[in-house]
Amino acid sequence: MNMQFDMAQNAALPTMVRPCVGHNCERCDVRDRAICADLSASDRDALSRIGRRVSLKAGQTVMWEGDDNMVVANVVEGTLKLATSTGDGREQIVGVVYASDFIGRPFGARTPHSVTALTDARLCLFPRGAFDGFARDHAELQHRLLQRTLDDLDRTRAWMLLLGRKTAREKVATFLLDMGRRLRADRDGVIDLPLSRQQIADILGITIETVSRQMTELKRGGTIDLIGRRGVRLVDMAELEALAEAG
Amino acid sequence: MNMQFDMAQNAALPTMVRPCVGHNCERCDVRDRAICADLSASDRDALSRIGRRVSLKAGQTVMWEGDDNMVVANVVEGTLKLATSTGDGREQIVGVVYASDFIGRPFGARTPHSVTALTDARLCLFPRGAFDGFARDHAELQHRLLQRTLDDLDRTRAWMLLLGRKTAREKVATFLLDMGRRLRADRDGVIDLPLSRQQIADILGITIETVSRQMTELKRGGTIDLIGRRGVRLVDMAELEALAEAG
DNA sequence: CGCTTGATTGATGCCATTCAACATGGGTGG
DNA sequence: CCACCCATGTTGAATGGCATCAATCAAGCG
Repeated sequence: MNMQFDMAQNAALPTMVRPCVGHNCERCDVRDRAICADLSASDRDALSRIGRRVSLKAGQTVMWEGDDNMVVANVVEGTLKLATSTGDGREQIVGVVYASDFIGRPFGARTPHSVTALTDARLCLFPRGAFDGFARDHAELQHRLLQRTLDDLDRTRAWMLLLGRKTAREKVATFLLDMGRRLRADRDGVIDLPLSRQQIADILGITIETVSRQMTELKRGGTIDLIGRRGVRLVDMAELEALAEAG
Repeated sequence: MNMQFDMAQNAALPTMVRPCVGHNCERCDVRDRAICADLSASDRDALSRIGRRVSLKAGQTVMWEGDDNMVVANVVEGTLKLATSTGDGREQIVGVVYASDFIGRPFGARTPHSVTALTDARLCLFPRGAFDGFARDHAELQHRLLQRTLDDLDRTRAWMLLLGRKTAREKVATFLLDMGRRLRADRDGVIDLPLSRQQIADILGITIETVSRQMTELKRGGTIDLIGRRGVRLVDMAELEALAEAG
């Protein structure tokens, strides 16, 4: 087993991240979908003043497993992974977050997983204490946070079925279907995967070689088509759905 | 793969459960730990009037995966499992809940997993709509629910590491350690497992035979001792902890 | 062009599943 | 109380899926 691809930049946050200038909530891309969506304009401004905007390079880690839990954040742009690992270094990705998602652990002392940028990303970062205080005074925010956490829990539990019971074939098919739903194909029906083979392997709990083998077998069977490193065309969706349930 | 041990009683809830009589929140065992703990006496009474107390026999299923989400509940007594399954019948346990835990999906349309009693159990059951309405008006309740859901999410994500990356040996060792923490041993240091081999296998995502084999090997190595079907003595905790991390 | 990085393919071995037989032990009725 | 039974657990042998190790291929890039 192995982890890879992100052991690179791991300096402390405040010095690494680049604060963005001239932020304005009114023009924020995720304004309608993030947890702050239901706040009044004045409350949103107050929250905004608590936090700050930061940029991340792909590969940078923002929070560490087991660290004191100092910050929480909204994802404004980009994709990040949440991961835990065993003492001897095996890593398991426990979640992937996208623009408008919320990361970090409010009302808790420790961060139970690391957070690493898969692509370049922008965050709206809040110190934990200040955020917790603000949240306690704003029921709408807590309600939104609760909804989001409940959804996360549902998704995470659904993923456990995949990790615990599905075969490598089923895992890869499920992953491809998920990507097909989440990402838009171009006019040729080709999807550009935002993840490397290694990252896919980590998410599915298998090795990079197995991912590769399953992909080429799906191609051989005419179920999918592979275009370069990151391109996939889902040719036979029905077949793919069948394989996702019972390989 | 297989599921078993609970395909028995599966009639609809209202007719199966036995309402308990003479309930009184003041004398409730889980009053201080359940989500209602922070409510005022009058608010708790109001919530209590929304719900009703029911008893369950071991093996009974209260909620069904994919069903319309009609009820939520507090666990007053007993142990229950949450499970999802693939189209072809393979089941994965996605959570185990104990007294004072909350079950069901507030603010959502569908129940994403089934809920089945592992032991005889008592619940404090609320209709979904009424509970949601009450929760919206009581920020303390929502805060408590948020805390609990965040904790659940952390625990679930930690479990993903086990399912995705750990070997059978590590899984069984981790399970035994968990039980050692959760349950009290008698004066001989013997723990009485509340789960059958089949249930353990389902939780760990392995087969019953593998559980059995790993257990006997741990016994052969002197790490644990097996007493009858359900009894275990954790002899060498340090060794067990080492095996849990890297088999 | 060599060098690097990511992906594919092949060979081999191990671990967990599968299928099957056997043991145990709690419960029931004679 | 014993014989019997059925559910549960254990053990054995064979299969197969996935990991591991390692070589090869394909793209970028200085």
